Amino acid sequence: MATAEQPQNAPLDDLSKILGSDAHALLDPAVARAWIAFLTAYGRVTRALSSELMDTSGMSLADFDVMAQLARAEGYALRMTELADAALISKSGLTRRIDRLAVNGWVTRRRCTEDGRVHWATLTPLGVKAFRGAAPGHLRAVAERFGASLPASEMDRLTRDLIKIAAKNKERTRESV
Amino acid sequence: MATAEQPQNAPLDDLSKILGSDAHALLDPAVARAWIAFLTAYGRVTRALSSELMDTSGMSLADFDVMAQLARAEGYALRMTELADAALISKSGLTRRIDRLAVNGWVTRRRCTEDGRVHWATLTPLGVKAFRGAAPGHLRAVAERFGASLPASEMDRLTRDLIKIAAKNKERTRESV
DNA sequence: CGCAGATGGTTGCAAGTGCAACTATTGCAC
DNA sequence: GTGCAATAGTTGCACTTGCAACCATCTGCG
Repeated sequence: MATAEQPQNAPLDDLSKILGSDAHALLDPAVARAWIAFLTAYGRVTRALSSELMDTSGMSLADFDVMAQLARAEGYALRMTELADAALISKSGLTRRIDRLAVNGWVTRRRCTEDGRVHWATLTPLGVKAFRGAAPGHLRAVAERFGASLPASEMDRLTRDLIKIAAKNKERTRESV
Repeated sequence: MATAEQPQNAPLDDLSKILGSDAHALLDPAVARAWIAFLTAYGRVTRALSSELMDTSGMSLADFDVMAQLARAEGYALRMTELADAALISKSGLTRRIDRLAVNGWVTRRRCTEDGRVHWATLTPLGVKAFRGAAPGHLRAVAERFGASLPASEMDRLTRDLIKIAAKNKERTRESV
């Protein structure tokens, strides 16, 4: 249910044709429009940022994300699970991503001496350098593609709204059964 | 660069440690917060919706998206390229997604008689039925996970903002070189 | 101790993905 | 009509992904 464009005719009206008039009862048309706009904005912005970042730094958006999490962490290090949560990817996804980053020499994996189950992913000096190289261009691109569309006042409101949405969906996977 | 939570301490302040004070010049902290909230909200909501939809209807979010596009189209049919654009996936991705939907008997592919290059993807009666079965639960879930966080007035504003962001990133892949 | 149960990570697997190269078809210039 | 560029879709490929099953380690209870 993607695609929002200028005309922005109510997407649920179209679905009424197939779902009957219950459609509006199931999902408020205003919410449907917002949802579609949300998916569209996400898809377009991330697609653009992702290919720019890859071209300029040979780093995927997910790589940048992970490295940014490490960059802001104490000692540039985080446990695998913490990092996976922070970067919103699965544990297995992170294992393999760290493998790849390690091949580049950007990250190392160290077993924790106090708890042998724990592994710390750490940004190497080379990784710090790579991140420093990639960040300016990427941050500027975020500013241009995401930030430049709205005035500052609007941006804070957007942030608040998005945080509310995120909070509502926190950690609730498999809460029943 | 994901993860937004209640405390919401400026993510760029953390990055200043590694990037120096230029960080704020590259990306306004307010924009950085919004961006992180955006990624987080998207990740959480789609992850939750996706697994709910798969559990209840055996359909991925992307399947639903594609079928919804067909459901609202004239004659439940769309050309492959139109459909790929509408659903924000690549042409090759769509080819294979339609393959899978066709195996389920939900969609058929018909060659266009007027222009032999064109193929129409069409929802079958079975596909209509499957969509009718899946939609109520999914729309309700969107209402709950995405819609219920904000009052109606806020929702319209959010839509406008997201459309602006989407518009700014329209179709601009490879505009230079 | 010693062994269940919890916790942290990794691996096997079966998808899904986009890009670039390819095939099929059309439309237009001549 | 022939030939070439443009368009629509598909396929080869190399890579990501998440889930579930797995291994390793720790913790606590008897």
